[in-house]
Amino acid sequence: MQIGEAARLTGVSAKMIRHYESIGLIPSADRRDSNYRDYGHHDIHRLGFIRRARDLGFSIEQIRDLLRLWGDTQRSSADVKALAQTHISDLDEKIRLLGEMRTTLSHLAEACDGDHRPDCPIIKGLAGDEQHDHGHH
Amino acid sequence: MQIGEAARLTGVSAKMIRHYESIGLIPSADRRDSNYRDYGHHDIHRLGFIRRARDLGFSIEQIRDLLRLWGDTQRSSADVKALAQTHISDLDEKIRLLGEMRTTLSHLAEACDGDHRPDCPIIKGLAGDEQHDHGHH
DNA sequence: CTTGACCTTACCATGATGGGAAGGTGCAGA
DNA sequence: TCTGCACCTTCCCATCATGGTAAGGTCAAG
Repeated sequence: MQIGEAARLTGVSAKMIRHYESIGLIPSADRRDSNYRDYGHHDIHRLGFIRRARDLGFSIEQIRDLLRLWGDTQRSSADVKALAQTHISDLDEKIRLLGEMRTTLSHLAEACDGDHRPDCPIIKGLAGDEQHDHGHH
Repeated sequence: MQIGEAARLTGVSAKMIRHYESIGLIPSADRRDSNYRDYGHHDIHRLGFIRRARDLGFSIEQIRDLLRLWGDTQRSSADVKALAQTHISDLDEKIRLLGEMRTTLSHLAEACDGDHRPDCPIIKGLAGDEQHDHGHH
């Protein structure tokens, strides 16, 4: 089948299929006389694997490792699990950082009246104004 | 002061200070006879604002808007709050997506023994294997 | 033979940041 | 004065995953 159908079947754009080929994530596709790339069910399977890994947030290099592990009948499941757990930790860290941002920002937003007046704790917070209402000095 | 000290004081790298100038996020810095950029406390304040906004995950274009709102004494706090809440929603969506990835991946990882044997539900999940143990067919 | 849908390669863009090269400036010490 | 070192300048390239567009080739249906 042509690249467009492969893209439709796998959810990986034709653009990205070509890209993955260019970086060696997938082998060079067979070519028809027309020079059009030609894909079979084996390629579709591989592309589906890649898309699912990508949807789980794995990087291209991690996906490269996963593909190698997929094709290695010798490897232990511990090897795969280790890679997965590294990625879970990465996800946790990203979630933590975004959550910190959200917490800080929502505290500022809660303190902001959000009315027609210009006074705004959000802007003050960003400007680095200390606004302890200590009546200090 | 020179760009290096401005970088040290604000936590924005010299590289990024020049970049922010080139995209018009900050005005062109004054120059000394040596052609070195020269920064004062006003610049430092602005860069600090930018760094704090960046630390909260605002995009450059959002920071551009925030800086405009900062300098606009006419604007209502509602304008600022609206921008902040848009960003909070963006953060929530990112957190949600990462959380979904984490959940899916951790379910696969839990099902994986992680021992010396090659059988691995993580790889099977990525490969798109349906593994209902229904004895179906 | 034309039209339209598909394919090809090649180049450029994103966003935020860093790296490095090649060269100028400025100050302190021998 | 010369030297060394720390700092600065501009310019170009890289990241990561993805998309856009241009200029052109292929192929089947009408």
